[in-house]
Amino acid sequence: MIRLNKMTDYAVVMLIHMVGGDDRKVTAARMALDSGVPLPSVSKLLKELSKAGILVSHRGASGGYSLGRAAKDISVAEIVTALEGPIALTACIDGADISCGSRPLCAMSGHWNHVNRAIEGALQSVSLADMLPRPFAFKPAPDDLRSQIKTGVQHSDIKDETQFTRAPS
Amino acid sequence: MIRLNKMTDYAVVMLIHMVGGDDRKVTAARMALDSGVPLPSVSKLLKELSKAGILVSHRGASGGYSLGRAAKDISVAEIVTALEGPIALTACIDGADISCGSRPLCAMSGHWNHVNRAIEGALQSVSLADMLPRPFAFKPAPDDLRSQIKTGVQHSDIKDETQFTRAPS
DNA sequence: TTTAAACAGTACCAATTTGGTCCTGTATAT
DNA sequence: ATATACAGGACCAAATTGGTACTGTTTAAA
Repeated sequence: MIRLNKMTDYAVVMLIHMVGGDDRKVTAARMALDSGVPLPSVSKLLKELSKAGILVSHRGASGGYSLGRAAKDISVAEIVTALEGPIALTACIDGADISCGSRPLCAMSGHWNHVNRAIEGALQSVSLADMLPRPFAFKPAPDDLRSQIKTGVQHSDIKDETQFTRAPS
Repeated sequence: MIRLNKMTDYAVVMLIHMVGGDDRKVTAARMALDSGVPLPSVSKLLKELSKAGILVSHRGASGGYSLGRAAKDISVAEIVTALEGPIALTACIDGADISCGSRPLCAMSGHWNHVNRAIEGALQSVSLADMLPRPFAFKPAPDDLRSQIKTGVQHSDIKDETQFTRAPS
């Protein structure tokens, strides 16, 4: 199982929650309640996503975060890159900052690149919009929208049953 | 950085070492010396790879492992699957054995599948043969071959400089 | 028919990584 | 002014991973 971090899972779930309103603004606290993701992680993720330009942050009272652009213009590759760094499977990569210590053995430098590029292409070909549930039931006005989303999840619940499980490797 | 396990890195390095002779047989100990991978990990990996049918094991004295088939018929996808389980990024997958606990939120079930299939395709399109260093300098008779490969690496060395480094995420 | 080489399997430990917590600082709408 | 909400960083605990150790089984070869 090639694993994405749970954080990346979270991020996609959260981003999906933000799609719908055009300049829908959501606070970290609100997002934690809506998505069931623990607040500290939500904060951390929203920060990172806005630093990457995927989200726009609004500071101060009645601030929050909103999507930086249309969902169809946000690729999964971009989300992954923002949270996990460049998409690559090993360090034997052109331009990797740490060169492979096992030079004479690790002679396939450049070959993982082929794999990496293929994977990056795969991730780039899927946009956030492509990942929306269809039929997309979350479309109505922002306020109706909110009421349709599960709320009131306690952080303590997350560990037991609300977490996003992952198949064992 | 989407990370493959170090184990998978190792496996590819090791498999590359096995290409060349047609029914070249290598013991775990020999492989550890040749590849610089710690012996216990080598053993573990060779076992797994043979269980997956990628290698064939020969028990008893003068036993060892050899490639189960031609390098061009071994895909990276297969290697990864053998060592890390099915290629998938989250558990929200058709047929995943653990269903996603966050049903109403994790409504994009089936969408990661698109990503996953794309990635699997990418990995499937690259064979072990594609990853051989080119020019492939390891071609001569098995014995010459052996002498070209770094030997005598101590396990204690591995940690310091011979390990396969990986770019930080 | 021994014997030693080499794989098979399993339990276990240590170190890294990851997910999550906490706290202090800064901007800003009201 | 002030409460709200983001920014950033230090830090801790749990899960994963990589590596160790040991016992058992198979088999070529002396």
